[in-house]
Amino acid sequence: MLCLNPVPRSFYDRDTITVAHDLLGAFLVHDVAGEVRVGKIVEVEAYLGETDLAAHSSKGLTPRTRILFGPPGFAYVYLIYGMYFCMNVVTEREGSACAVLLRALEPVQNVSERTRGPGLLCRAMGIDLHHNGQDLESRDFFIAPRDDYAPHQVVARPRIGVAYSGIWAAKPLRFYLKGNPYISKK
DNA sequence: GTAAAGATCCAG
DNA sequence: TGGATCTTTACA
Repeated sequence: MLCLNPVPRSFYDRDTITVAHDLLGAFLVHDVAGEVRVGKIVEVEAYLGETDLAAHSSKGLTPRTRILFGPPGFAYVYLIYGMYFCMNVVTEREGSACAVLLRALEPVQNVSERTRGPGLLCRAMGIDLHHNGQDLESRDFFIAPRDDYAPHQVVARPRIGVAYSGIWAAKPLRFYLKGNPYISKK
């Protein structure tokens, strides 16, 4: 039986790239009407605030991005392409508008659908717009720390789907667990 | 108001 | 390679 407790808010209140690394191997936990769904985070992308032209927060503070500009440890969820949701966790101090996008999970418990890609991840975990702005310090929706005794290798690559963002498109801000079969793309 | 593009995914 | 599907943002 897994012992699953939320990481403290101070976990998110750190450099975004550091948080992205530490999220790999951690567990996303969502209690859906008593069914506790658990997935291991195997792929993420870092978005570095207003200066990052690939980040939504580069548009400034809007109704949509207000969660990004808020305090760390909250979920930023949005609808993409009219049919899929993407989930981020807000990092660093309030106002920095940094976040980490969760791109892929390895199913651990009560996860039957595919989790390979940010849209599928949200569908499989039962995450939608009403999770936007939700505090990850809650009992039914949170991230639990990874097993420090399960070492792994991290690969850094350019982010997916951000070719429009100039020099930011090439930066190696996508991280995944080397060799994991649930990575969304090579 | 209107239009265009988007941190996706799948079929053909 | 294009279709599904719709919100957000830019601009007139």
